[in-house]
Amino acid sequence: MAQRLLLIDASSSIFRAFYALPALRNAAGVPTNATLGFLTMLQKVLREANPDGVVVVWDAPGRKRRKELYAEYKATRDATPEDLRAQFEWIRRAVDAYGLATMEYEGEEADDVIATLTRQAVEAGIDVEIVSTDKDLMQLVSDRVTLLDTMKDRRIGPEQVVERFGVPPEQILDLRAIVGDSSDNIPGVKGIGEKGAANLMHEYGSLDAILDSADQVKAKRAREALQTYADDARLSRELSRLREDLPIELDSERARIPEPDTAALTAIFRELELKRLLDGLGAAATPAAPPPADVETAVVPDRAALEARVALLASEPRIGLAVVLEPEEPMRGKLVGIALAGSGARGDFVPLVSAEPSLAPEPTTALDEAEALETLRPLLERDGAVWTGIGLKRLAVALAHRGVELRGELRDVSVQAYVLDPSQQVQRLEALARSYLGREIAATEDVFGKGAKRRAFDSVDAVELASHFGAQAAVALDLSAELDRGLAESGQTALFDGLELPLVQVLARMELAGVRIDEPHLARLGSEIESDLLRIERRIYELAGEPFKINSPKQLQRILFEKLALPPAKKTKTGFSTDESVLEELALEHEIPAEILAWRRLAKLKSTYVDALPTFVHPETGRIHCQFNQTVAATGRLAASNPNLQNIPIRTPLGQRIRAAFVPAEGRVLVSADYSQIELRILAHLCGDEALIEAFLSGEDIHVQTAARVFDIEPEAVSDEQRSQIKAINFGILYGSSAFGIARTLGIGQADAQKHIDAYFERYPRVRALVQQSIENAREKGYAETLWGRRRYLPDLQSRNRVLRQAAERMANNSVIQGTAADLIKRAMVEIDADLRAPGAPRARMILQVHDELVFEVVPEDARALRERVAERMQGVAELCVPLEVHMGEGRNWLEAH
DNA sequence: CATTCTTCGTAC
DNA sequence: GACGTACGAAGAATGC
Repeated sequence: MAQRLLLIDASSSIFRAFYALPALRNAAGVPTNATLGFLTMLQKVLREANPDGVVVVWDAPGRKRRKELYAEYKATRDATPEDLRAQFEWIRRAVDAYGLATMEYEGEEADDVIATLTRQAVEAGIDVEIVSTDKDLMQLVSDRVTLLDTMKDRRIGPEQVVERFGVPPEQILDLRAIVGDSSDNIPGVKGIGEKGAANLMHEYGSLDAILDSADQVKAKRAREALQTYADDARLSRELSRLREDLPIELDSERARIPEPDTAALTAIFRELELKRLLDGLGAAATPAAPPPADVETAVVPDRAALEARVALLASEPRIGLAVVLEPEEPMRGKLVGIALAGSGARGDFVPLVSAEPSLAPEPTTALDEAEALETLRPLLERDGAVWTGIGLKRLAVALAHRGVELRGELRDVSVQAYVLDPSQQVQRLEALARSYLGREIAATEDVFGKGAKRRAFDSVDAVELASHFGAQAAVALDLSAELDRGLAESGQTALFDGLELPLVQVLARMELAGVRIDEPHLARLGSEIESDLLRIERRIYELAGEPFKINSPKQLQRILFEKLALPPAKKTKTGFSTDESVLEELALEHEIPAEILAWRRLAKLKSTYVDALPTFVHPETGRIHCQFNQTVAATGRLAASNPNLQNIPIRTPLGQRIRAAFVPAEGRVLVSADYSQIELRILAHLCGDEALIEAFLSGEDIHVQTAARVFDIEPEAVSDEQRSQIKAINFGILYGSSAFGIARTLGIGQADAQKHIDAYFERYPRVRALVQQSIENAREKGYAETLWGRRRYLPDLQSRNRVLRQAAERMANNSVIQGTAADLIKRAMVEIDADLRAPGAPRARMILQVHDELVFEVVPEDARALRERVAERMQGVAELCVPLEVHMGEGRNWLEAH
């Protein structure tokens, strides 16, 4: 196995650290940001890259060779800031205290030393990693030499060079001769940039060839530029060329990683007050042993081995799975690999995409995806299989997208844990393993990083993936068994096995199906809104007397409350609010608030929907595949994301035009089915109030009916105002509103609101009783509970803090009703899905769920059959003491169908 | 420069 | 302090 040498370009790294960090100083005023940044990077790279040797390379003080070639070299550079210069000495001292080998060479820059050492190392069969962002160093990249961008945590190999510059490393020098470098003041060929230079390199292969045939270049501007600046190009090449022949010697013995002089480092860190580095010393002195690997993991090396595993696993009653997708979106991600675990604390990882050969001690090659999936197919599609793992829906969708069905039970540990306690963090396996098994396992985030620093899974070696995800699959197996016991203990087996478990498959199929949008329609809408926005914007600037960011609450506050001196109505944490209600109020005094409201509404719809939706269209299917999350909403509802298709506008005319952009596939129609007033019906059922039940049985508008009773008039006599007042109370009860809240939504006085509420409860006494009883019930048990036994724990019901307690009381009420509604529609979804898969079923797909609504895509001839079946199922999921009414629509878009 | 927080607004 | 459940865009603040 080849040894690896790490070469650190000290200046480049120090400069970057200096500009990346804020200006830190110790108490004595010594600047420390570059020191902290550089040393942190150094520790990290030593820890993670784990090389066999390291050399820190410095620019030599009298570096002048390039200056002699070209007097203007680096002439445009600003002088090094004083705060930075002050830190170089400290950094050198620290590097020495670490005991690291350093090198520099009189008259030359660090680049040339690095180039020379690299050549020598490669000749000795040693792999090299260079920590630097200097583009000139890209010419050194090869199979054995990579650059490491520690800020972005990216490794640059030959492939990445081609990605970035369009040419392989061997051609970088010539390319840069043409492009030049403004920061080093290397001229290049003026008028030709990266794109143009890459094209020329492709066509001619080298700078000399390009210059030789400069007069044949087709593009006129490039041809003339080349003819004019041929000498500049040759000069630039010499300036960018790295010397590989300096009379220095790589001393591998000296480069070996030494023991740091902890005492010296402590002194330096104390002096500079670098607390984190100081703390780190203790840990570094006694390197933390890796967590005990209680799971044996392995990479499945070839198809034969995979076949053997498949044969063994076929007899397992339950199999643990872990999927590795890059990126993680189920429909978009590359399938990097799948981990499988049967009994016996063992996880096997099937690599399907091979990583860049880099850190891997022994680079492994991936299996052919199609072949491996065919080998796995009999296992994956086995009837009656029981799978477990975390995020199994993602795997099911990714496999289905590749033509493989993950058949059987998807006993996802997140979903199990969610049923046990939906307020808990259930998306992280390590959290679940800790709370339910008392076992510590590595967090994916800790192993691979997160955000911009995350290592892409497809760049990680299979051995490392195996050890992490193999363990995940194996741990999930134990965890699911434990969670099964928990579910049985809490009497929730029926809720899980009968509802949430089959729902995973249903949601997977919906995600796979996706929904089509009319992109040209949205594009037209977009330009229409754009011109309206510009018009309103001009008007706003005119009224404000200056342009400003309308979207910025801070700037808007300044305009409204300072410049225009309008009266602020309410405060937020950071200043005065500019929300809708405030602007409505201010609109009475000034013209600008109404314009801002209009602008905001348009801008919101444009950015969130019109502009965003097309970016989600899948390149292969041409449809939008959102994700339905089963484990985030505390009440039991589903939640949609990427994009959220559960908050598509519908109220305003413009919103409706957005909704109309949702269309069926060619030759199909959309059918929408929604429960009418489901939550109020559940309320009526739960409290058993005769009058309310009666109102629903009449089949008339529920708000009119209740208003008639509250105001003691005939339904025909109920005014629009009365209806909306009672409607607000109806909803207020579901949400636990007080008189204050209802007064605010209705824009009436609090006393008036209270009168209406009193009258309402007078007429519907059992509604009031239910509110009290739900709270009482939840307080006794510790959780609110739905009709199906779904729980939500509400410890704050015991709180001595009134605000917290009352909030928990509102949650107790709302969760019972909202959660029961969620139970109902989920049950309907499971049944309808089964119906649609049966032979002879209507040719239809369920594609969306929006809390009380289901949307289907169906061939027109089967629409009627579908509507009948769906209505029957939705109505029949529960026998409440009020009928469950379903409103059904059909159309060429979602607006028409709804 | 990247991540997190805040404010606002869309749905049911 | 006051109306429940979500997701997400954009700007501001913060942190490495």
